[in-house]
Order: sequence, then C-alpha cells, then structure tokens
Amino acid sequence: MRRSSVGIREVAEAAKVSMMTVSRAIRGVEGVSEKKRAEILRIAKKLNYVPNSNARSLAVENSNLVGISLPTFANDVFAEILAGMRGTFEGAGYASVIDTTEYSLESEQRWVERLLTWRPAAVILTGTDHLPDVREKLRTAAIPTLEIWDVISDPIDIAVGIDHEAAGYELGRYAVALDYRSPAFVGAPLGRDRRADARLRGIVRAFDEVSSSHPMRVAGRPERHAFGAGAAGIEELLRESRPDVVFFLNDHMAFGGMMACGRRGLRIPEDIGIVGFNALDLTSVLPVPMTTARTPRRPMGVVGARNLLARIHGVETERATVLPIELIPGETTRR
Amino acid sequence: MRRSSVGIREVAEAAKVSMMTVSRAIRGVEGVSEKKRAEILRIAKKLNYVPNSNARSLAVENSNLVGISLPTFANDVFAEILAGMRGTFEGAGYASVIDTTEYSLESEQRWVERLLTWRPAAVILTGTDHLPDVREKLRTAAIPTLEIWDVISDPIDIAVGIDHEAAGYELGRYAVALDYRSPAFVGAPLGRDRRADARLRGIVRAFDEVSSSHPMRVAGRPERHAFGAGAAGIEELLRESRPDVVFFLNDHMAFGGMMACGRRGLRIPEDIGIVGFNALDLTSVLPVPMTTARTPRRPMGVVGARNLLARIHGVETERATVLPIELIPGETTRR
DNA sequence: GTTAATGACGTTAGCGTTAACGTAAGCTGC
DNA sequence: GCAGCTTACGTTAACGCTAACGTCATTAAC
Repeated sequence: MRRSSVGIREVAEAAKVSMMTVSRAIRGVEGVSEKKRAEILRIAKKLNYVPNSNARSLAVENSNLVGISLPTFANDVFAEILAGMRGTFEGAGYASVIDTTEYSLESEQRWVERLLTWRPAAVILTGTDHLPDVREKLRTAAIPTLEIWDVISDPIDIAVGIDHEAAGYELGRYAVALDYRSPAFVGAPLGRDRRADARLRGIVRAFDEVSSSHPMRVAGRPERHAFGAGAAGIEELLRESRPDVVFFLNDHMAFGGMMACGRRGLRIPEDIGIVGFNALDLTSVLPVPMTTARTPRRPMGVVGARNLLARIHGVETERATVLPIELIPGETTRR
Repeated sequence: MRRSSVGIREVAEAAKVSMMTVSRAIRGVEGVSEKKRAEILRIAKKLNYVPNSNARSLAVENSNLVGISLPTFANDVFAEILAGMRGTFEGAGYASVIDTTEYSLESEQRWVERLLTWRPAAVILTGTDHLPDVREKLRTAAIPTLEIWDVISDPIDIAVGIDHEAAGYELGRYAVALDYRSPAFVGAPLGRDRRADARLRGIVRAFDEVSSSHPMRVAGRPERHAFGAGAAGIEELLRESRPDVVFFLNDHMAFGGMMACGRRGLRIPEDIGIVGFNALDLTSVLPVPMTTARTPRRPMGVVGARNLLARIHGVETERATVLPIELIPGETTRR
C-alpha cells in the first residue's frame, strides 16, 4: 500500500461511487447524472483532489503539452511570436514547454530528444535549419511540427513565416528608388545565418537590376549584444569608405549603428542612410523615425498555432504559409 | 493487446533479458554488467526506443519538470533572469514549463492549478504578490517554490531578489548629493505595482533627509509599450512644471523620456536629469550614457535556481536572499 | 405486452515504468 | 567444505487514470 495522496480512488470512496464515475464527472464527459456530478465535484474539492496529468497522458497515450523552441528570449521578435502562439494554445487547453537554443543546433537536438519523452502533442521549432537527426526523429514519431519565422519548400511538417529574400529585395528596391547606389549590409558573416544570407541576397538582387558594379559590402560579427554589434559593423565599414546606405539585420543593430554614426559626426540621412528590420517599438520613439520593415510577428504566432492545432486534430493545412511584410518609410533615408 | 509503440518491453524481448534489466541499463544504475548494458543500449537505439517520461513520473511519483512563471517575455529583465535559471536547471537535467501571466494574478493562479497536475519538481513565481489560493495550493502540495525579483519577509517557501526600497534610496541619495532638489518619478500609478511603490518610497526617503518639502511628483500610466509610457510620463510632468531630475521605473521608460525631452528641446543633463533602472544594454550605447542602477539579473536567476535545486534535494537554505545592486553614474545627471 | 433502445452506472485490463524483494551463481575466508 | 557475502540478474505489484465492454433498470416503440 504505497498510496498516500488523494486520487480518483479516494474521491470515489468518499462519494460511494466507482472510480470510473469520478473520472467521468471530472472530465465532464457523458454518463453521469447532473446531481451526482455536482456531488462528486464537491467532494473532490473538499479532499483537495489534484488530477495527475502523468497518469492521464499515460492512459490516453498523448498529452496536452506543446514544445516550443526559440533561439533566445533576448529578442523582442521571438518574444512576440511566442506571445502570439501561447495565446492561441492556452485557449485550446495546451501548456507550453519552452526551450531556448541560444542559436546552437546541437542544443536544439538535445532538447528535442528530451521533449519527445514527454509525448508532446506538437513541436514548434524556429527556422528551418536543423540537424538531420531532429528532422528524422520528429518525422518518425509522426508528431505535428511547425517551423516558424523562416519558410522553405520542404518543411519537416508545416511552416509559417516570411520570405526573407523577398523582404530584402523590397527594401533594396526602395533604396534603389531613392538613388542610393553604394549599399552595405551589417548583419552576420556570410554562411552563419541562413536568414541573414537570404535577406542580403534580396538586397543585392535589387541593386543588380540598376548597376552591375555597386560596392555592396558585408560587415558585422557577433558581439555581446546587438546594439554593440551594429555599432561595430558601422565602424568596420567606415574604416574602408563610406557607403551611402546601410542595411542592418535588425532594428537593434541599426540603432547601435545610428549611435555610432552620431559619435562619428555623420548626419542621418544626409551623410548616410540607415535601414533596419522588424519595426520594433524602439523605432517609433526615435527622434528620427527609422526606415524599416514591419514583420508580422504576432500574426505569425497566431497563424502558426492555429494551423498546428488543426494539424493536431487531423485537418490538412497548407504546408508552407508565407506572410507579407510591410515597408515602413522613415526619415533615416532620403525622401 | 493495445500496445503498439516500442517500450522497455520490446527492448527487453529483443535483448532476451527482463524489463528490469533494460530499465537499469537505460537509467545507468547499478546491477547490470557493462557488456550487457552496452548491448541493451545498442538494441534500444536500433529500435528507436524513446523513454516515456509520463510513465516514469507516475512510477516514481515526481517529475523533472520545473514550472516558471514570468509577467512577460517582452522585457529583457525577465528574459535575463530566465536565462540564468534555465542554464542551471538544464545542467541538472530539469526541463522548464514556462508561463507568462501578463501581470494578471488570476492568470497566474490558473496556470499554477494546471501546472500542479504535472507534479512538477519545483515552481518559480515572479514577485511576491499572489492570490491566497496560490500560496495555499503550493504550500499544501509541499512543492519547493521560489519567488524571484522581489523579496519579502514571509515568502511561500524561498525567495531571491533585490531590495527595491533600498535601491530607490541609493539612487535618491546619489541625486541628493548632486544637489537635485525637485525630483519626480515616472513609473506605475501608486498601488499598482508593489515594486514601483517600494522604489519610490526609497527615493522619497532620501530626499526627505535633506528637505521636508521637495516637490516629489508621480506620473505615468500604462501604455502600449514602455518607451511610449516614458515619453507620456515626461509630457505629463512638464504640463505642470519642470522637475530637475526624473527617476524612471526602468531604462526603457527612461529612454522614451529622453526622446521626449529631445523633442521638447530640453538638454540633458543641463535642463533636466534622467535616472533609469536596470542598466540594460541599451543604456551603454547611447550617445549620453545613462545614470542607472545595474540589477543582478543573471546572478539572480543562477542563485535562485541553485537554492531551489538544493531545496529539491532536501537541503535547507536561506529563506530570503537579497542581492546587491550597483549604481552606474552616467552623464544624464550632473557631475 | 414483448422487444428494443437508452441512460447511468460498474468491472476489468492495460498504458510504460520502477521499487522492493527474490534467487542463483560465484567468490571469500578460515 | 561450508556459512556468508556479493554480483547480476528476474518477478511481482504497484503508480493514477481511462477505454472498452458489461449490467441493470427505465423508457419508448409497435
């Protein structure tokens, strides 16, 4: 007799019914008279009964957990995507187990492995870059999986995100139309970040359309924080020569870059144009509103979660959903 | 025969040993020869065996989950506390189930209720303000509980944080020493945020020491984002008269306030002093470094997690741990 | 007035794992 | 050469819950 805590059995005894009746009463399924249900719930409450999800999941062979993996919390972008998803999942009665990979694929893989032991109802990963082992495990386990933020043609299961290459192109076109001809990009070193690379490809394409020999340069290396990385990127570029417009990987880096320009005495936008990405709150309070692109972060989370819920319930959905971005003309570029 | 997936039993059959031997081999406990253990692990891998944590938790009557509740992700402060905690927990083999309450005590309560059905090894809550029901449930369930960021004398179980009143006092003293005499505070309306109130009390106390009739004013109401709230707070203050120094609830609001001053043509620090709180990355890249206080966010997470782990393992620890803050003199106040 | 359907329960067995105890073979010491 | 110990396993019974099927009374149908 190991049993000590109060479970369905203790409630059943106190109410003088079978365990099954208690189970039904608590879950709110058919097969119990209203009178008895009320009585059982009353007794359960009195005994401080707390259901055991472990036992439940074991019995029904699935859970109401969804696993969510993000690169980091230290970035409003992911925080907002997450908020969008969580709202939807909470509403549907799912709890989220969250992980941050700190941009390490190995860390992501270890987490997926651990997560799967909990038999989650679904898994959400950020981006489309994963170790082969991760793809394989999720596919053989046949777990509904959502890849978010980035979209490729062959997702593990389903994907929702934006087209980073197209976004880059749109920003590039905008700058081209403003007669910028000497662009630079401050983000991650080439080959380090698939989304940065895609963005850059788009920008280059836009400039290629008007001139085949514009001096497109890449700068930026990881720093302890995004602001500093942006500033360092600008410094690096200026050691060589001055671009007329600089595209940043994100608003934070752009802000850091603006501050660095200020220290150097460069006027924005007269001497140099600045283009951010994401349209975070930060960009709207600056004395000079930033030219940037609004990414649909919350909608992305909501749509992703909704598609995934449908998927959990066996409904077929679009495999890859691409959401539009919105260009925000600011005053950090010419008019 | 409902069974379909591969469990310990299937592995046992394939390896021609008992289930118990497989269990031991997989958990790495004593009682299996090295040769057999290797063989079993090989077979388990070949069969794509994935342990079932639900069954395990049910059998051992506890889990390796810790529940963490934060007000929001949209705030670097909590993101960094979280990072500190997670690092420690991950290392110890615990997975975190995270919730954001969006500053609603009811939401926190619902989450705790749900969380307890998973029999978590520990629970972490932000702050010390909780519904009575939450305190009671956690205490009767005898679950190790950590309250973080804020500290009171009678925590649910253990607490780690800073002394917000003392922090306010320290900042106040600093400003007093710089001959500021007409202070204002931009944060939350009184009675809305226990930590804001404590901070303000400390500031007032510092000014009370040099003069009994300084015009301390409070401004600020919730806005859609912290930057905007800070700016709105400044506007509100200036409608009346100009304080000589403004304390903000946090750096983000202070930044918003600085921008608003800029738009009003007020010079910092000549016309008005600005004091933030937290010392986020943001404050170090500004053209004018901000006067603020560094809060030990990551250490707080690490210490909290470590104490909680000790608590899980039955070691007695200090009930309330207060960490020091560090005043960062900047150039947004006089010298 | 007999049969069939319905509602409100109860019984049994199983979900995958592990604690606790059992056992048999080999080794040690004298 | 035998008690006593150790090592390497195996057996049994739980952990708390629910699916699937049984049972029995009541009501509806013709």
